[in-house]
Amino acid sequence: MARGNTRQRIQDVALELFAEQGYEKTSLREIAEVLDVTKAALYYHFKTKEDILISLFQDLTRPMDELIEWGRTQPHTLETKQEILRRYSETLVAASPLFRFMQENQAAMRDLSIGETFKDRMMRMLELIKEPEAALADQVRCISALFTMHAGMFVLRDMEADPEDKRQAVLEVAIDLVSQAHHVTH
Amino acid sequence: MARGNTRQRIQDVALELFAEQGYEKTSLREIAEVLDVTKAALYYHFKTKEDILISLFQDLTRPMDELIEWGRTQPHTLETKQEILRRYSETLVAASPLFRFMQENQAAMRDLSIGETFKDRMMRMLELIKEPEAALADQVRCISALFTMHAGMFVLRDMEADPEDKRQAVLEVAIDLVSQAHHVTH
Amino acid sequence: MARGNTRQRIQDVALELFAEQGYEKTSLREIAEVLDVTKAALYYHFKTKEDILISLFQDLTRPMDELIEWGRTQPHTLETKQEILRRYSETLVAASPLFRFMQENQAAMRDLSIGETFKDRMMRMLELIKEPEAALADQVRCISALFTMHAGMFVLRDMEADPEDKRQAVLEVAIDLVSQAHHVTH
Amino acid sequence: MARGNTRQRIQDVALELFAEQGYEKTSLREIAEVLDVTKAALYYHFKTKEDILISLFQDLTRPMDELIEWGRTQPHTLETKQEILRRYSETLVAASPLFRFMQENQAAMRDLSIGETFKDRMMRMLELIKEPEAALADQVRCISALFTMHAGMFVLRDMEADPEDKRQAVLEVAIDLVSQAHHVTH
DNA sequence: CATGAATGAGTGTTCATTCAT
DNA sequence: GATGAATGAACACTCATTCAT
Repeated sequence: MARGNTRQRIQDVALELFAEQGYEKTSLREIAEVLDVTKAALYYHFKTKEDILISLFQDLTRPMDELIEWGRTQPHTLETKQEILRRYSETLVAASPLFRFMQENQAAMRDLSIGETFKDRMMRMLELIKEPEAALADQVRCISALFTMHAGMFVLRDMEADPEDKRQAVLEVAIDLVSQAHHVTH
Repeated sequence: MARGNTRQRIQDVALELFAEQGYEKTSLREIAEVLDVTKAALYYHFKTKEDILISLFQDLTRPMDELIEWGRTQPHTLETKQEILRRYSETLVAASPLFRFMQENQAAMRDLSIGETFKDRMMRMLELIKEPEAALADQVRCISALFTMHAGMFVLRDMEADPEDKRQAVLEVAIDLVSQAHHVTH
Repeated sequence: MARGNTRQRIQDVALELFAEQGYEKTSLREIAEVLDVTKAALYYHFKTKEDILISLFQDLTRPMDELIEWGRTQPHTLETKQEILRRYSETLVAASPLFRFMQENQAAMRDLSIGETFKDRMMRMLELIKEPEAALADQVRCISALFTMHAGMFVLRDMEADPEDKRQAVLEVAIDLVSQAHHVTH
Repeated sequence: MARGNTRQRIQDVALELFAEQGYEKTSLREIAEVLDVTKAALYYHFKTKEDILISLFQDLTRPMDELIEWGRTQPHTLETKQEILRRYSETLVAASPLFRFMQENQAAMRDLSIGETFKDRMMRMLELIKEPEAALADQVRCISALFTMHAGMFVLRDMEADPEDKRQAVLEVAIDLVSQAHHVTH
């Protein structure tokens, strides 16, 4: 029953609770109770509460980093941008609880050292997607595209529709926005 | 010394701190300290911590309610939708700290009774802006328009540009999105 | 509406709430709310919370004091004792909320300066009722008689019976106890 | 230093303080100070303040429950009733601080969920002791017998006499009362 | 690997009381 | 006679964290 997977189970439960209730409102006691271990056990696997969050980040943002790295090697064409969005969309599906969490806990994360980390990443994504000297409105379009993809999923959760259809719709809008921004500039 | 403005001052400080640090991480002690009164004084003016938040909401969402009411009396034309966005943009400027707060504290607010209240309002805004039987992508466009307006301001804070210019750019993108969604349907 | 009877109304409400919830658990805020005045208003009429309680005592124990005074002037016969109990029974009916309060809040009153006052009175009642050199069991009988009268009313509250019948039954038992104690001694 | 007896020590100190000062007026800080631990330590052993009280109850009312159970299996004779009172008297000696506490904190306990529990138990004791269709006065006698036993000890505390003698005197009066109630009915 | 026991700092909240008006 | 505004001290309770075993 108690295999060496405890660390993983802590991460799973923590992510679920963090996403559902927020980071601040989720106590280690609660996590421990769900896992049916003591709080002290958590401290065997993680140095602090924040450490659990950091570990979630590291596991889940790797795909995002890889995508950014890939994007950097590509030419700045519209096709590349579209492909980046497509890949990003798939990344988001896989890591959706984390992104939901980040979307909804921005304030809580501000001083968590990770905040900057994530903002940085967003900025680098933005660099890949927008033209260097884009007009203000086009910059907004690119930001909006990213935001739309982040928020899209859970805002649409109430809506009755096939999840994959929703994802495609969100992706379509994002690609549209970036395309307009690209087109206008050239 | 003790003028009748204490209640107002509490609201001001609370909003500032809530927006900056998040609701959970802002303690009443902190608010009281900034105001140089005791915690108990806060309780003379507000029944609970949540009550302070609620009062902020009520003061700041009134313009939004009035806008929704006005929208309901208008014909569902593109011009109306654009005018709604224009007015909404102005509303948001006035209440921007509150909207920043809401944007960044969604998790914290989930069970705060107000969450639903606000979600409702967003849904009603959405009804004014989207066509009843719009395609999925067009619905996303309308949602994205609202989100863009909410988030736009503080996401752009780092960017060096005239605030009014930024607002106009955000508004332009939002109007674009809604126009596309409108156009497609007809 | 607001006549000079506020002091009286405070006493009435306070007694009711003290009896119902206990002294400690009844706050001045609560009393003030029931009366629809501010807490500060209570302080116009009474120096402290304890003062309210003291005033209730003074108003309601006067009959008891008079009874004790009368008893002192009478011969120590069984008839006198029985008459004392009869009169005491009537006194108790009139002041029943206060006695219920005292019965149920002994701990709370211990250090309230009044505790002693009341214990004293009980002792003086006891002197009137028991023989000076009574056997231990007879002393217990007399104490039991007083206790029975105090507690009788509210313990019997659930029981379906005419209140006056209950009072008579309680009185009968008390008289019996004291009579036995009297008889045994002589 | 930290042996496994902390829980027990908390109960001991709590009972002593509750009995002495009342439940409401005894703070967890005070209990913790006497034990020379932090308040938080109390919360490791008990979920709430009320929980401490409940645990005291459960430990101390078990003998009473056993007595009631035993009484149920016996014939409803006068001898049985007398034996019940005798056993009850011994039970009370062992748990006297708790009973003193209950006697003096009735108001405080009213809404403590345990109030009813205890009232129930008293009622079941009463059933064992009184005749089913007893006259009102005889019912009062039985109630009075129980009350006398409860209150007897601490009311007599001031009186200079051997504790065991006092207990016997109280028991004698209680048996007398129940006997009279029994006799009258048959 | 994990627990039992505990801590120190903090939380939101309530209270009796005061006092200028 | 009474209020509005505030205080200081306390309260029950929770939290992340530690450490010997």
